[in-house]
Amino acid sequence: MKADAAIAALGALAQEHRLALFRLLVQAGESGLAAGMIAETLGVPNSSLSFHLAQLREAGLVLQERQHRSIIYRANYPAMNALVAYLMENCCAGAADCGAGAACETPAQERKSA
Amino acid sequence: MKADAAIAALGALAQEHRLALFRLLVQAGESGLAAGMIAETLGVPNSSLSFHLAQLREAGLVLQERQHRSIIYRANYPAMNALVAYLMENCCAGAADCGAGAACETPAQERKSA
DNA sequence: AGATCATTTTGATAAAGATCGAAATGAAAT
DNA sequence: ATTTCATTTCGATCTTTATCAAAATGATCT
Repeated sequence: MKADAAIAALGALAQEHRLALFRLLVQAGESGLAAGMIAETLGVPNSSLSFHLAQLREAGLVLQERQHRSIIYRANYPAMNALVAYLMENCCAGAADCGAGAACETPAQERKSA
Repeated sequence: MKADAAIAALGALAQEHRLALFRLLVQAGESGLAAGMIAETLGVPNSSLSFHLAQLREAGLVLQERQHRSIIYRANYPAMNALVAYLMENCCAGAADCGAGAACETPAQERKSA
C-alpha cells in the first residue's frame, strides 16, 4: 500500500457519517446493503449519502454492484486489512517484546495469544 | 471507543505529514523521537510539525514527555489498537467464515492461523 | 541569574471539504 | 415505449484545515 492510498482511506473514514456507514457495511458482511437503506438507517439525505458513498468508493473502501433496482454496497475487507497493516508496518522495528504480547498487537491477536 | 474519538484519530492520520510522522513513531518503538529530530527527518518546518504533533496528541495517538532539553514523542499503541478494533467491531455480524480465514482478518492474524 | 536551546503559539492567507434541495440520469418493470 | 423508481450530479454556501515566518514561551545548562 502506498501513502496516498492510505491517506485517501483514512480521510474517507474521518467523518461522522462515513465512519458510521463503513462500520455498518463491515458488520453487514458480504451481502451488503442498498444505498437507500443506508440513507434511511443513518438519517442522512440521499444526496449527502451519495456524496459520502462516492468518497468511500474512490478511497477503495467499499465496492458497489447493481442488484435489481438498487445499488448494493459492500465493505472491501482486503482494503481495510491493508490499511491496518500499513499503519502497523514494521512496528517497534521488530523488537521482540512488541508483536508478541504488548504494543503492536490488535485485540483479536491478544485473544489468540492468550 | 466512541465515534468522536475514532473520527479524531482517523482525521489526525489522514494527512501526509502526520501519517508519515505516526508511522515513524510506530516504527521507532517505546524510546520515541524528539520533535526536532522528526522535523528534520520529514523535512517539515518546526512550526508546521508542532501543529501536526499537537493534532496527533489531541487525538490521543501520541504521548509526549520531556527528556533533557528535548520533548520526546512516542506512539500510543493501545490507542492505535483500539482504533483498529473499533473499525472491525462485530465484523460480518459474527458469521463463521469471517473471522477465521477470510474477510475480517488482519495480515498478522492470517500468519497465526496459517 | 543569565544565556541558550528546543518547541510552541500567533496571525494572516490559501485550499479543501460538508451540506442539501432540486434537477438529471439511468436502469428495470409494466 | 413509457412509466416508475433508486441513485447521482449540480450549484451555491458555509465550515474546517494546512501552511509557515516571526515572536513568544519555557525549561535546561553554565
